[in-house]
Amino acid sequence: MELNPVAKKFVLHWGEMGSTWGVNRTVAQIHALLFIAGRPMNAEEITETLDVARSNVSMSLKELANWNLIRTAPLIGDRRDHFETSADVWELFRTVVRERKAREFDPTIEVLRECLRSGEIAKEDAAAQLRIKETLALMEALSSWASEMIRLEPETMMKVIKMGAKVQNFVRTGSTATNKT
Amino acid sequence: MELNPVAKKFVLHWGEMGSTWGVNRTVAQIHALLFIAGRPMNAEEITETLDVARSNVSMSLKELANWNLIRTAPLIGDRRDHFETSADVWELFRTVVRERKAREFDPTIEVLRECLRSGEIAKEDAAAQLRIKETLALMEALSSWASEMIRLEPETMMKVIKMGAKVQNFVRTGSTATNKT
DNA sequence: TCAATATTTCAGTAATTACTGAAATAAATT
DNA sequence: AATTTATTTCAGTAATTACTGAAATATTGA
Repeated sequence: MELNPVAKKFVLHWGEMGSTWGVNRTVAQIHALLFIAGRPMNAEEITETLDVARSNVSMSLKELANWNLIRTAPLIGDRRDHFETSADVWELFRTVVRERKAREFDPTIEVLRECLRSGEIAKEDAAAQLRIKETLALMEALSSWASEMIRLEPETMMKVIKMGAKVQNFVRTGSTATNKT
Repeated sequence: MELNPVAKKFVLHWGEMGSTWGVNRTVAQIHALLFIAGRPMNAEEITETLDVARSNVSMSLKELANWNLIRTAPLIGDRRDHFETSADVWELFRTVVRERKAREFDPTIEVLRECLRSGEIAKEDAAAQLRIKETLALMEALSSWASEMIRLEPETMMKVIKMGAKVQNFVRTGSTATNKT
């Protein structure tokens, strides 16, 4: 597949960002390619378009499958596997949030709970224990919040986001004072 | 500084998570250490506690400074630099969001704008252009939203988070139907 | 069941990133 | 100004991660 200049720019940039997003270049490039192509592609075609080793594509597709970012799309009259990603950027966003939460939050929440369960720290350093407690509380709150938010319909979620900090007008502050901006 | 078992567990775990969070082990460990210690520490002390090279600590402290996660705290009667991080987990959270937005979002928003500005893709693939447009719209919305949210007082932000998906009850849906779940 | 085609695995290599130790620089104290 | 103490820089090395190419495995169709 011959990429036009803009598609090429998009794919290459996505690939470079991959490392800051926690996936390698090829993985990010393939995802960008499938997104921009907007149709199922087979591994061979991906290999040629991105000019990387066939085996690299195979491994990267597996990684994208682990992220739930691609699915196979069998084509009639073609026995090769074809891969596609969602064209819906909201669905992709939800998936990434779900997966990053699982990788970046959940394991830490588990460990923080263990830290507090043991209670060993209690006598030695109450202040440190309190900070761990607060860290856990924040992470748990963000975690459940994220889980709830990604269940919303895209339209609703967009409205919530667009509303931004104004939502604070609807929370009970417990005081009569309004919050600073 | 001798770490108690829980503190050690906390620091080591933070270090391991570092790679999934986009910083290396030493950087993450130092930050965890300063957080759990709850007091300014000098580089020598950090070096001994974590058992890494002094130069590594120097570089890692610089990296933490780039992230705005530490500040120097001069102590009277001690001319060595001392470093501390905020004990307020909300402030830390805000900082991380701000910095990750700058690293993981802003550069991409810029490139997507360029992709659309050029207009080259328009004739060739209108559907692809639309997907880029939607990606940009989503990223811009999330970006401004994050900027607004991190300006809230911790108390307010916690309330907004605790409220979770219920906020959708306050957005104008444009239809009379209520959203699922 | 045998060829042709498609896909995966994995050992070896390349590239990148993290870390060390020594030397250079800087700052304070005598 | 010389010495001691503190800090940074950076070349070299170690460790990790990404990628390739070849071989092995699987799948389909003749």
